[in-house]
Amino acid sequence: MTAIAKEFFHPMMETAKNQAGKICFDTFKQMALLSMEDICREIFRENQESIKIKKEPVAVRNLVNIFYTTLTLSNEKGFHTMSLRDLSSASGLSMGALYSYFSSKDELLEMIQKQGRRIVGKVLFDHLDAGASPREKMRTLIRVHLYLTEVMQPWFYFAYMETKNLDKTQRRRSIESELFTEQVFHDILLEGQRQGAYTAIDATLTAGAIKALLQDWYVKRWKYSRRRISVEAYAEFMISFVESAILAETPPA
Amino acid sequence: MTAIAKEFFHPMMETAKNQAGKICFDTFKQMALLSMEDICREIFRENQESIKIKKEPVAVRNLVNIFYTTLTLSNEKGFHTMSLRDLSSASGLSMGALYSYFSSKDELLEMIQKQGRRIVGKVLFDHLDAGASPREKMRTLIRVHLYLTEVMQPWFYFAYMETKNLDKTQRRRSIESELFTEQVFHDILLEGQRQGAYTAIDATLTAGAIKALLQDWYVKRWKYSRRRISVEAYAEFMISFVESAILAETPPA
DNA sequence: GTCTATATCTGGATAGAC
DNA sequence: GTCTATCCAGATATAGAC
Repeated sequence: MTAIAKEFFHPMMETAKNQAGKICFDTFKQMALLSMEDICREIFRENQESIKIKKEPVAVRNLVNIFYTTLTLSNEKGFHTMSLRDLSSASGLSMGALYSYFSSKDELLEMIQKQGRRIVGKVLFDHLDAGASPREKMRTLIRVHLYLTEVMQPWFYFAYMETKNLDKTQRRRSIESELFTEQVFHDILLEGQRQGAYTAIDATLTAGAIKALLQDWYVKRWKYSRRRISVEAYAEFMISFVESAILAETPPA
Repeated sequence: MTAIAKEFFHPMMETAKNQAGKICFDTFKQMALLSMEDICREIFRENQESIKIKKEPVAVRNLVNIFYTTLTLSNEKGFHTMSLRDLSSASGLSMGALYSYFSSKDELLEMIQKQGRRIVGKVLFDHLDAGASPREKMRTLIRVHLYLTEVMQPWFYFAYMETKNLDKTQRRRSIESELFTEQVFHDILLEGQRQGAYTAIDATLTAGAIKALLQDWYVKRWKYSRRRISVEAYAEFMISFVESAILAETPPA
């Protein structure tokens, strides 16, 4: 597992397109940098009643430490295998201190999962451009999704691998969130078919395939790192791979 | 998680093609049925020195029970979360009895992983037809891989999700095994390109994409079950999806 | 707010009766 | 071959000093 970048996207950012309307990774990254600190400040404010520490600067600093360390240790060996003693010694915080930030190990898990889902929802939503053509929408969404999962890779990997450890309610949310993303692609495919830009290929199966290819990027990150494939190279490959399957032979006027 | 079929493929089977050279799921399944009992008999004979029980019929019966229960419980909640007490009460065997079949929880994990890898290797190898065209090879391999993972879904899902819990050596084996499958597809792609059947698309990325689509079938089995998509329908979709990206416009004479 | 010390529990593993 | 009883390491969680 690679070291975890402490900076992440700002969920409220504007879209970052160049002249050709194509989002580039660096621009995307720079335009809307959201430090892990900002994410943790949000988490703090939301959970202020359950968190015992009241001073924001202190709390935020420690939350950054806690989440950062949790993601690192868990993505190495699994959340369940990581004991709170591990977390304590790796973070430098005592057991007692940890318990001022969450009331149980399960709550810690939930906090991370919840925040992850929220950011995805926001970022994807912010980049939906109702006016664009289906083909543009599809390309943008693939890029945005890949870039987002690239910068927040540890979060996504964690969410993916630890779904099983959630309780029923949280688990359902996680599944809903997954199906929602797929639905967005599904709808774009249908719209493209209505307009004659796409062939009559099965939209459900195709949306599933797109999702699978997107997930491969963050689930098998080690493989792509080892092969020195950049996220932008993968994005371009994915777009051409998908489009060759769905683009109509003769594009409409 | 669906109930686990107790019957699996025989790894030494002949290929099961119809007139058109196309492997159909039912034929594949019937031709070479390997009951879970047979797999467990193999495991028993291989581990006879470490297994304390000496009577084959007893041992095999209990091993079936143990593996079946382990896969069911683990795929629900994770191997680590499943305590041996859970396994004991769900299987009806006492703690002491369990420990006559393996010497530690980790050994149980290894036994399952190892057997899984062996069967895959055998089945894929048996279906490699050196004489066939790249296009035929690709189609056959996609179908065989999907059919195999369909019948042994719990095994594959388990292997996929529990890789993190393996020790270094076993983990490396698991990764090697994954990369090997990808390599097979990679080589077929290169061969097809040399013969002019395939376009000059990036073979490494394409092989990775094929692997991702194959894995989606058994990792997201719940999704496809819910949508009532058969393995054959998925196979045909996948083949056409992949081929549209790699087939040369004008196939060679 | 943070630490140390400790209570309490859980789960892997084993010994020895049957 | 299987079971019960038990041991003990290690984990979560808390209490109370500082």
